[in-house]
Amino acid sequence: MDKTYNPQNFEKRIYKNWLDKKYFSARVNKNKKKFSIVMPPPNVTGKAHVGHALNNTIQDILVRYKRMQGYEACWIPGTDHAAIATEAKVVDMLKKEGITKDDISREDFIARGWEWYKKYGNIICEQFKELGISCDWDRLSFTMDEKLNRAVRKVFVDYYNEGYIYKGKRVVNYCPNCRSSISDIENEYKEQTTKLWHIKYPLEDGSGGIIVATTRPETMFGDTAVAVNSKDNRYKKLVGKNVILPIVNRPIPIIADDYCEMEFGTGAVKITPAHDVNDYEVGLRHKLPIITVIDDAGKLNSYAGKFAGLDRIKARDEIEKELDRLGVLVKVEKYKNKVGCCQRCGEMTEPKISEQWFVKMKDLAKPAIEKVKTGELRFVPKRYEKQYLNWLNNIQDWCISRQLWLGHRIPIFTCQDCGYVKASVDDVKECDRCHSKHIEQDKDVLDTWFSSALWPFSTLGYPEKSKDFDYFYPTDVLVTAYDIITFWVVRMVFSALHFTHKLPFKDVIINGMVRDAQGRKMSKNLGNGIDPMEVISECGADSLRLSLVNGMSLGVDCAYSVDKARDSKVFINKLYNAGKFVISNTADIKPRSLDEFKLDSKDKWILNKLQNLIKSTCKNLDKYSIGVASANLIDFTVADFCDWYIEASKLDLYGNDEVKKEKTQNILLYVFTNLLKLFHPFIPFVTEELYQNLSVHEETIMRSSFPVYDKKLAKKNSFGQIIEVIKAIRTTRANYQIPDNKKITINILPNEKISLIRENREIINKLAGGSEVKIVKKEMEKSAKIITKLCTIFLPMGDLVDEKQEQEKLQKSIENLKFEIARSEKMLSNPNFVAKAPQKLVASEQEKLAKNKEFLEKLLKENR
RNA sequence: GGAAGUUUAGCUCAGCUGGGAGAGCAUCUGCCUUACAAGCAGAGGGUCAUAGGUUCGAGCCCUAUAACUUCCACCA
Repeated sequence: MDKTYNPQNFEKRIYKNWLDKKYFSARVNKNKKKFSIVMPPPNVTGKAHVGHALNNTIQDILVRYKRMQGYEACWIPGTDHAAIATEAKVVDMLKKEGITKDDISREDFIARGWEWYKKYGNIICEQFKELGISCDWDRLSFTMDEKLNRAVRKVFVDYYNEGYIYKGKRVVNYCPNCRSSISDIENEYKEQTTKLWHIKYPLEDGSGGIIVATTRPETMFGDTAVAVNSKDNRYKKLVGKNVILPIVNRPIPIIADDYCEMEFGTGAVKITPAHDVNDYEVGLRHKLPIITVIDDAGKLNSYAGKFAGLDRIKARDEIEKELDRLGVLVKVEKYKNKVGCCQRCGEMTEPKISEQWFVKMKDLAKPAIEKVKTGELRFVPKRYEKQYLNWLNNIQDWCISRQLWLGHRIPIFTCQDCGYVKASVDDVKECDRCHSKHIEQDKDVLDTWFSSALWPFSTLGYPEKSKDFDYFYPTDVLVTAYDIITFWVVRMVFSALHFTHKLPFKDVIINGMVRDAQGRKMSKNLGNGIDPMEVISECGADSLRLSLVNGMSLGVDCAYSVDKARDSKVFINKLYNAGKFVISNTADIKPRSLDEFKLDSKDKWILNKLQNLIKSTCKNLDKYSIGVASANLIDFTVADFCDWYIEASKLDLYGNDEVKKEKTQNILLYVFTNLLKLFHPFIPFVTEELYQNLSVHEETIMRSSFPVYDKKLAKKNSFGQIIEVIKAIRTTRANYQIPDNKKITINILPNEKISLIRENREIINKLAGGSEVKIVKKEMEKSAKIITKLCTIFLPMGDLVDEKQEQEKLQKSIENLKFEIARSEKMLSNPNFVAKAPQKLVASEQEKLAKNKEFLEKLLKENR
């Protein structure tokens, strides 16, 4: 074995072995309970970021834990086609060849898309493998797989035939860069400093004019009215009159509509139904004409006259100049507002009236709301329920069509001869009604989330009936970040309830976002992203995993830097070395049952600690408190096992008593084997590596059984008092500035439990830096004196002994004790406390009081 | 505008149904002791954001305030 922990030397080898042996594969097994998870599919176009690493580590911990507990654990990996993102990449790729989307046929473009998927689609999976995750790669799914395509089509057709899907004219967000509509949640509002233009629209009758305030002068060519509030006295008499739209010189009416707020701007607003959602509503109410002035590329069209062909944003300056020249520009103010932008590309989106496909949401939302209210669907942490419910309670119909080429093409077929429309899973070649062969499929594709919404059941074979589906569905937990609760979780829930009549999962676990060391979002612009692959090559996958998960609480963002992985690596090195110690000292043993040995106090002590650890680890993992579980494991390893048990065990191991030696070897092996198993879900590689080097082990740790709490081995023990004695001696030595390499005589005057001290005499000597431990019968002069509940210790100091310091120390202890006693007495004399506080607490308080009193008695005797 | 979260040691964060403030890193001191110097031992460091309230008892529960973060809505 290497002298230090070198993950590079074994991680790849171990993962390959796990894959070769098919340890990750899950099959229907009626004799076992199942545990199933679907992986949130990353975009095929992407590379792994730290957020993926965290999310997948959490899932892997749960899956490995359950697998070791004997569940048939199935974790289904997969990737998402991410239509808009991939399409953009393919467009870029073509651009480099000097080709635009207009130069190429749809079929050729899609072929290019597949080239892209084949070339880059596997990168992220390969990266995930380096993390050590134990998903069943044979079940790898892609949202564009033929199997999933059929699920998508089937769902679409059913929704359509049941009346949930309709085509409608609506104002949707449209991205001129991606040249596609996007859904409301893909439209992100970003604050911008722009201008507020005050423009005078002259009255048709020449009697003055009305000033409107707008942030979008370029849409004025599409204005079909000016609105004022009906209660606004300033404008009451103008309602019904016409104004002349400047530049175009078209008359438009002044209307009264309470959408217009009196306080804002001038109290008068121009109405452009084609380019604003609210204006569209106003337009409907007043039956206004709709004039579209911005085309699909975001350029002004012929309605803009001489401005036609200009980009809508760039046209602003020109329009401003023209308005100024005409003398209708009243003023221009600086103005801060929020502008909708495309989530994918950042381009300012345009509200656009167009025909799109929608899913009617109201009825679908109802059961999804119910399941949370009844507690059948649980969020961890619970507060994310609110985000989920809030969204569903205010649900709008879901715009599912995208004007793209990559993705699932909408399976609507229209007969070009008779106009018959049909939704169909299979391509339609002939019209059912008129048998015409002139059939055209809808040009649009579906929103990416439409297919992701089916993920928990489409990956298990839906709509085909299969044993896999029956056994593994519904899944048990979903682990995801809070930013896609509305995009994804909500849609999976209502889709699953509608099509499978079951919840897709019981628990939704929300992990926080990983931020940079300063707590900022990681982004390309800031260049503060951390590449998990670099962390792995520097510190190892286990270090990355542990650093992400240790101390983590669910749903809370964490500030992350590579230093955390380095810290974890330091710890794992510690574990590795403890392993080396155990392995080298137990290489030759034949393990026997612990019942066969006479255990001493330190053995019982460590076994008790281990049993408590097993219990708490299971408890914490069962309630998804992964961060607490790992912190407890680390504490036990460093403090209990390494600092105390290993150090204390050396006397037995290096001594001459063969019986004792064999006993201690067995304890070491037992404790360490269990520790490795407890740690395995968190740090799978190093635990496997160490496990394989143990003298006794199974084929793989990942298929070994998880430790089970054993009450017999959990009995309490008083070795802790010996630890207190050793610590007290060490502290006194440090106060007297005795260097660690100077050995001194330790004199002990026992108070009670002489046998406990006798048994641990050598341990005290070794761990407290003694030359020898003498058990004395009376007080000693010229010594530093340490009084503990178990005994009084005298460290010979000769003339170095500082009487004043000794006296102060004693006084301090007495005062502390008196304070403690007063506190206990105050509590216990309070009838409310005795009556209301838990019985256990009262009892322990009484016990504590008695002990403290006894101890004080002793100290006071000293204080002559 | 509506909602949620955070505020604990210099830094990053734990802290269970309310029952004596914790860890890691950093700092200081002493040690190369045969698993580990990526180490060991010891020490210092906190009005638990502020102000009230409930309680025998509050870091934890309630109310208000402040700062930061996020989500939803989007007034031109």
